[in-house]
Amino acid sequence: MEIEEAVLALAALSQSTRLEAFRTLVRHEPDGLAAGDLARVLEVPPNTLSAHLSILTRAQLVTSERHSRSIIYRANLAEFRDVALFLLRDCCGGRPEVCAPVVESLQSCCSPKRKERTRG
Amino acid sequence: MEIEEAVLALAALSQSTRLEAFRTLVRHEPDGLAAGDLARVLEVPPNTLSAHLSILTRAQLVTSERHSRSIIYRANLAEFRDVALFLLRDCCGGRPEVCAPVVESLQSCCSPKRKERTRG
DNA sequence: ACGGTATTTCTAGTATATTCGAAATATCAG
DNA sequence: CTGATATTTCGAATATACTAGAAATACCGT
Repeated sequence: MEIEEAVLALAALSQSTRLEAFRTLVRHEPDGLAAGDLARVLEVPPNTLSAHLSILTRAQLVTSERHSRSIIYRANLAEFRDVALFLLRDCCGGRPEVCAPVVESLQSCCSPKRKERTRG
Repeated sequence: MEIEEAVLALAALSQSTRLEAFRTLVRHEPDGLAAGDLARVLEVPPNTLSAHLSILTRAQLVTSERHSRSIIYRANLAEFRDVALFLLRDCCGGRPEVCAPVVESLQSCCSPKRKERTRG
């Protein structure tokens, strides 16, 4: 991950409508959500949302696929994960103990079901 | 963490000079770096950097403390961690298995030494 | 082809961000 | 107090972002 790519992704997420849009799409994984439905959920005009979705798309944080008359948008979790790792690795590199609380918090929020997960 | 706070932090990090500034400060933890030294490292005029540092400060991502004639800036890793968790928890909430790769990657980057460091 | 639905592109007004020279503020040494 | 250093604030130019009405494009059923 280049810094340019990270800046693009962070800029895409640093606007409230877009951050809400991305978060909503994450919650709708893996089905995705049509542009119009997302506009209704977020209560913004469809063309305004379209501009925001185009910015999220350029940042590779969402993907889209036409499905009949609708265009279904989905969160690109792999890209999102890469951005998170890009940011967090700076902390880890300089101060390994800094990331430990993040790992701990993520473990408690990520493994609420105690599922057999290769190495819990 | 409210979404307003997250947007403020993401906006602060979504500009290349500021992202580089923050990353540089993270690498200089826990000593911090004087504003002028940081300006020299980043090769930007001191007053330009000052404007950026003020935005990072408003987002609570850095702290500053006067030390004689210099003002020492430090990364606020707790705030940064909270922003990371705010973002990642959306993934985890909707799809717990999404965060697993992040946790794994962080573990391999954060725990390379297995040091007994009780309080870092 | 035609009408209806879904979404995007065009366009423009308004707001916010970025940059940096110049001036102001704060600190220290003599 | 004066001079030197470190940083911030002011002010103004330039650039980019946000918003949404209107028009255009794409798709579907008949």
